Amino acid sequence: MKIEDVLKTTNFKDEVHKATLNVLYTSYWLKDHTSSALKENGLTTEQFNVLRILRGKHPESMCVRDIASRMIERSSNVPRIIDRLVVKKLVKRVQSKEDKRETLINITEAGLKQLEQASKSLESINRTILGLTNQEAETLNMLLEKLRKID
Amino acid sequence: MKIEDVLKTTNFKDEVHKATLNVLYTSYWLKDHTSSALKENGLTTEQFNVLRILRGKHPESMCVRDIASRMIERSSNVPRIIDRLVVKKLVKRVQSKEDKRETLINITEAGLKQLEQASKSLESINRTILGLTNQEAETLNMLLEKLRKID
DNA sequence: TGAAAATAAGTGTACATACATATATATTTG
DNA sequence: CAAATATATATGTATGTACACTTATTTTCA
Repeated sequence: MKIEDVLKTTNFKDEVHKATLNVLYTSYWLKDHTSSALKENGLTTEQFNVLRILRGKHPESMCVRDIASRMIERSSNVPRIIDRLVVKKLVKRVQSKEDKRETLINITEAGLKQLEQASKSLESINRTILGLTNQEAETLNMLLEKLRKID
Repeated sequence: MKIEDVLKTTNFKDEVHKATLNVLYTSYWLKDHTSSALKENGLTTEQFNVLRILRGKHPESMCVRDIASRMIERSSNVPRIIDRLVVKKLVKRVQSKEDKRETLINITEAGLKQLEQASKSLESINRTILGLTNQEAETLNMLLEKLRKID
């Protein structure tokens, strides 16, 4: 569906303006489908992201700042997302001995298991909803990085 | 900046997976810069979006459902965004006479004025931060719409 | 070395989203 | 026409974001 039809307007300043709205809508669209798939696994997209980041270092632990620096949304409030993962026993949180200001977070076995299932749901839905070839995706990546002139 | 550097990882399943993360990050990046510009004008991005939609019909009013159907994030809670705009006297809310279930929203003169200033801030920042030509933006629009295979 | 600055994490509050539910009104239909 | 259904909006609650501030700890350097 064209963005004109999604937003019910043709009132764009130019193609660049249209592209910015298209990026915002596509992001919303992705999150919407993603969260539907993850909900079946009892996770929100942000909880999933934190678990995915932790798996990348497992069995090592990560401090909150390290997790935050790998989040897509940089100002995510990682301590509060971790709060909810701790309640569900998907991660463990302990004070660091080397630097007592830090808390070290570890994904648990239960966390790994739930993440595994969630990842499968996600891959499955992505195969269904995404319509790009790898080569088109390459061009898209290049254009998005060009869009972000200053970073 | 490449998405690999932003997320401090090269652990992508394929280019399509990388592209989805790139879309999510670019959307965050756009919102981040946009909200900085709008903050100077005392508006949030969603409040700005609602005002922009209302200006499109001004001097006609719009009902809540019509506004919602033009929002980028479809499940935005429009009544509550309107609450805040009413408090700031940027919009007026009256019950419809034809259909008493509807509330009709009108942008006020103050709203138009504030929107005008905010739009200028936004155009200015966009000229600074966006690095695409119109032709590149056209390709980007095409690829984003191809990414969204089912809509 | 001891005071000042920097750093890591957590907390309080306003705004927004996601979703279920409530309320009022309008439309449909038996 | 009255009851059932549909529609438009609003509200309650959990989650998340943005940002300012607090607390605990570590590092810096006069």
